[in-house]
Amino acid sequence: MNKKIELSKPALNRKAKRQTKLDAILRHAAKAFMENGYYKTSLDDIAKLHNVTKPTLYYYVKNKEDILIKCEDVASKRINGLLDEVTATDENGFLQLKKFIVGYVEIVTDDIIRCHIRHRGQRENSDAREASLNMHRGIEHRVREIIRQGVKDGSIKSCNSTIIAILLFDALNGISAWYRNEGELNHEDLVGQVLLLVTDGLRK
Amino acid sequence: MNKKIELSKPALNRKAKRQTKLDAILRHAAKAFMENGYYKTSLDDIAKLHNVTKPTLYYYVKNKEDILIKCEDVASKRINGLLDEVTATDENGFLQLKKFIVGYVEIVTDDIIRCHIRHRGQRENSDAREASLNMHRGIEHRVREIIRQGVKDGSIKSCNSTIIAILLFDALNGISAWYRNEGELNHEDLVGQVLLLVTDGLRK
DNA sequence: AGTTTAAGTTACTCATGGGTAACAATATAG
DNA sequence: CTATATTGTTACCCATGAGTAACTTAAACT
Repeated sequence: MNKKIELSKPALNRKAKRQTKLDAILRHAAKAFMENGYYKTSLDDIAKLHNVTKPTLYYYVKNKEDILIKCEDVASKRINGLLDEVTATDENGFLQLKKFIVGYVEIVTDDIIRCHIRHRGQRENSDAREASLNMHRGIEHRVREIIRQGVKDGSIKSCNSTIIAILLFDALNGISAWYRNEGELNHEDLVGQVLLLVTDGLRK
Repeated sequence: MNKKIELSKPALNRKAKRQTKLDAILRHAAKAFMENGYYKTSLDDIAKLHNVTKPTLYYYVKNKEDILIKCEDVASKRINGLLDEVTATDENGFLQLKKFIVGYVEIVTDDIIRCHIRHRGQRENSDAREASLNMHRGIEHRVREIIRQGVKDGSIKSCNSTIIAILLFDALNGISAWYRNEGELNHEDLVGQVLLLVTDGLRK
């Protein structure tokens, strides 16, 4: 028994270490992609950020595009996780949508998510492109459903939920392109203005 | 006199023809860039679309990036032209903003404009990048001013005009990525939903 | 007419960068 | 303490694609 523990410990450590390194590579890559764009960032650049050489990357990642796919995976899980949280409550549609917006603005400052938002739709492999599209449609569909439910329960104005969901995502995703957490504009003000626009509109 | 006219006519024809061809190249390039992205579109591809060979393009365009710059030029003129129109009236800020939104959604379906929106910020040359940023700031500033004026004259809710202008552009520019004029969703419905969201918000 | 300018072609150069093969070092297992 | 899987390296290959040089054809002006 004692032996078993001693034997399994390093093995777990190994897997964990590997995962940690993969995560770090993803973070480094995502940051570089956001700063310079996918095509202007070479695998050598990414390797350098990680203090390894290019071939080492291929031990963690299938190829360059695979980095984007793995980022998408992370993004998909976080966004769907948020949607799980939001839709778990029995609040009305409007309040659920509001919660989603607040959570999404939080999520959208993460480099991996930003990278995914910016580079989704750039998949070269057609299967990967299809998968990416599907996962995106899935998320959009869930938000659309929240809106639809809100219209039904009377908390949201009657509207074309499809278009509204897309417009909402356009605005929120746009944030990922310019917003920096470190900057002078704080998070609460940003969320406040987004909610002002989305819930009550601009007309006085 | 008769002679003079005969002499100047072909010269004008030449310049006009040249301009026409440049426009066509820009359109072809912009369309290809939108379909496949800037880096996945080679100059050979663009040349082929125009039934010429690659070196011929260099007769009309300085280099690949110059295509983006020329697209930006077209875009800048059209958007600023719209803003000129909109701000020429003495209507209140809200109505001016509404007019701008309607006009912008119209503009945003043009391939050259779409290309510019998608690829702005990808300039490799640092001077070009700076110029691009400045022109974009200029436009954003003008919209911000409209909003500010609206707040002043009481037609728009009190808000952070900087953030709101950015969010508005995020949503509108997002449209350029997915909206096709030919599709089942007609222009009026789209504009209607945008205005619903922006002017009155979703909360019932 | 003949000369010049515009417009276009073929055939290259050359840097970049994704991806791989073969080899080296290090940690884990027995 | 050796055998083996895990990580990593150096040194390459090779496709792609931007940009250019030198040459040809077509149009336009005097």
